[in-house]
Amino acid sequence: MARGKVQLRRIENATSRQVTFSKRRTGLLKKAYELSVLCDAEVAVIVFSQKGRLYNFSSNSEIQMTIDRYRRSANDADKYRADMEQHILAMRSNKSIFIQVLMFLQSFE
Amino acid sequence: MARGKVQLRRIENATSRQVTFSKRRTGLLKKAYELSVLCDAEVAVIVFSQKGRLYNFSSNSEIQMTIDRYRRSANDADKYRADMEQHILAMRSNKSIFIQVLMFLQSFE
DNA sequence: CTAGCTATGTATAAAAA
DNA sequence: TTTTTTATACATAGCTA
Repeated sequence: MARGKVQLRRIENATSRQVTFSKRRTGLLKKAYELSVLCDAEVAVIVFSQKGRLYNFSSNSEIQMTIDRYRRSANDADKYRADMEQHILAMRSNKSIFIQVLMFLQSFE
Repeated sequence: MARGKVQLRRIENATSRQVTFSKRRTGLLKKAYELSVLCDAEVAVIVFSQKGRLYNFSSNSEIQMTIDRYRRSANDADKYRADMEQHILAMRSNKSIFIQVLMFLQSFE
C-alpha cells in the first residue's frame, strides 16, 4: 500500500501489527458502509482484535437482522444440520437453559 | 475512485450499480481477508445483494463461531432486549418455531 | 454477467510526533 | 495507542469487448 509492498502474512512486529490493524479496520468498515450505500446492499461486518475487542458495522439498524437473514440464506440441508448440532451442543453445556427457555416462551404467546 | 470521484449515495443506473457491486464486494472481502491475516484478527463479513444473493467471508472455519462471539461481546442489557424482541417477531412469522427456538438459545451460554 | 484497460481516487506503510 | 505526513501501492469508475 505504501512505502513498501506488504507480504500477506501475519505482521510479526506487535506495534506495526497494532497500527496496521487500526488503519485497516477503519478502512474495512468504511468500505462496507460505502458498498451498502452505493449498491443498496445489506452488509454486516464483525471484527475482533487480538485482544478480543469488538468492532462492527451493519447497514441494518440491527446487525442481528442480517445475521438472521444469513442463517436463512445459508440453510441448505447440511448447514442446517450443522447449526442444529452446534445449538444442541451449546445447550447441553448450559445449566441455565431451562430458565432461558421459560423466559423466552413466556414472552412469546 | 477512478475517472471521477463518486458521490456517496445509491447509484441509480442499475447496470452501473450491479458492476460496482461486483467489484466492490470483491474488494471488501479481499480486505477482510487481508486484515485477518496481517493482524491475526477474527473477521466475518456478510453481504446481501439487492436480489438477495448471499456473499460472505469468515476468517474462522465457521462463521457461526464469530457470530456467537459477537453475541457474547455485545450482550449488554439493552442489546439483549432488542435481540429478544427481534427473535420473537421473527418467530411469529415463521412456522418452524422449533428450529428458531434452538437457534435463539444459542445466543445465551 | 465476466473480463481487461487505464486514468484517477483512495488506502495505507513507514516514520515521526 | 492515535494521528499526521508523505510516498506508494491498490482499488475502482467508466469504457470497451
